[in-house]
Amino acid sequence: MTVITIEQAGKYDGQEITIRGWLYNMRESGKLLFPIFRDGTGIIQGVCALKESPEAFAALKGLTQESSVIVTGKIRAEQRAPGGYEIGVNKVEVVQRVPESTPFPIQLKEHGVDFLLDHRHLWMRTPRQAAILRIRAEAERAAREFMDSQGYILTDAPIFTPAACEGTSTLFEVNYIDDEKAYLTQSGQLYIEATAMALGKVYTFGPTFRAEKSKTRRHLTEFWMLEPEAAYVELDEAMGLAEGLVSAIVQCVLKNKARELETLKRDTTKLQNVKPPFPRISYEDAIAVLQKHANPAKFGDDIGGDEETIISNEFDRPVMVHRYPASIKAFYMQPDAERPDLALAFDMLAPEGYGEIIGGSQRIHDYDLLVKRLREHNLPEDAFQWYLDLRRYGSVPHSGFGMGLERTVAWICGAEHIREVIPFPRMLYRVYP
RNA sequence: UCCCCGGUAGCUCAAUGGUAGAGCAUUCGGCUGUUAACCGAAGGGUUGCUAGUUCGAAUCUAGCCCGGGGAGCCA
Repeated sequence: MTVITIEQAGKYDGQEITIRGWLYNMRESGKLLFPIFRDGTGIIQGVCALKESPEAFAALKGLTQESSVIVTGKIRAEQRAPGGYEIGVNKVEVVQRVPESTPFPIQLKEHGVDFLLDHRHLWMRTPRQAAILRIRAEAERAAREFMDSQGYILTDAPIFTPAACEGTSTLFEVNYIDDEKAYLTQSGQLYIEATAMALGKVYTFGPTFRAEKSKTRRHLTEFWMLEPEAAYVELDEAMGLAEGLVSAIVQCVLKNKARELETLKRDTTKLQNVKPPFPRISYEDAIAVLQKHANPAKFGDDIGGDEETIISNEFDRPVMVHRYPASIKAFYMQPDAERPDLALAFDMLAPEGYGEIIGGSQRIHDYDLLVKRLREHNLPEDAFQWYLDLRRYGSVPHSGFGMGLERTVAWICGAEHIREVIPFPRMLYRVYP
């Protein structure tokens, strides 16, 4: 018997096949049953009549939600079935029956956030959550494919780090061997600056950790970040890479995950536009835009969530804001030669209010300036000796950025909260399950 | 750390000072084209915790606990 996945059902019209999955729901109508099966690739309606398949009917009758089943039957096009195809069930093997005493907790009705997060391991079985996770996988695949195609070499950065990249207040501290302290990485950037000097163009893609006491729809304490770094690349070129990367991800998801976007009821017309070039505006122009909208922002202010939305609403695709005041940016950012009070930094703001998905900059390559900045920020020079070595031995201008995977995927999916787009979200006050 | 909102049946919610209720889920019965199917019946409650006001508290007050949204900060 041919075993197929539900997403392939349309290719087997008229044929007898087997599906291995779970009972998602069942509608009963006397001597006729309409079980809905899911197998992780989609859902399909079954039909089972007592008169035609008494054994299969008996096996299905009263079967509980999420019981695991192997079903065999003929696929047929059917207007009345959700998805356009249904399976005429004539054989059912119940692999495990969910006991009536402990019914599956996730219903087809609405649930509260707390309940869903406590049951994340089961919540992810629903069509919407499964679609999101499949889109996330496609985004990761497309991102790697794009970086590889541009000649970037994947160099994985460490998770344990000896010191902070940007201050210690938001670090997770862990006991290393023999009571030594270590920290979970906030960013692989400093390390890939080293690998960039070794290999030219590199990137890292992995989990990062921030103990920020942030409770918003845009924050996780553990999230994935793709960070490219390239020698001899300056700010404008880094921005070009960023728009290419985001465009490639969006276009791949549109092309390869159309069914999942449909499941999410995502309005894809706004994603179609996401192609280079993206608009680029300076920080000072961004402040002017805000003031035009009667926002009290002035030079020197950081751009908050509401401000990001005002700016991104001016455009039909992501916008890049560049050359921020150096005073509000990180110690390692290269000052603009013509305006030393500005840092050669940029952020990419996603449309539709999703905010910052990329932050990047050109890095300081001058040894003396970097030492000066370390001291100004009261950072421990000893811990940064290896980093300063990169400026002692053949230092060159170089740039990079970090793209937050969950924020990017949340935007593409139109998700309300980034906790939906990672299999097991880690948030302030929540590490279960 | 700060501001705002919430906590009642397994789940989602109603009851605003006077007998704790509905839908879904579960159990039992009915139904041959259902679309979160529908119809009938049953079981299911220490109203987050503690104290106070009151003849009487899910409801008012205080403290605490838990959760959600946001600010700051960031991707």
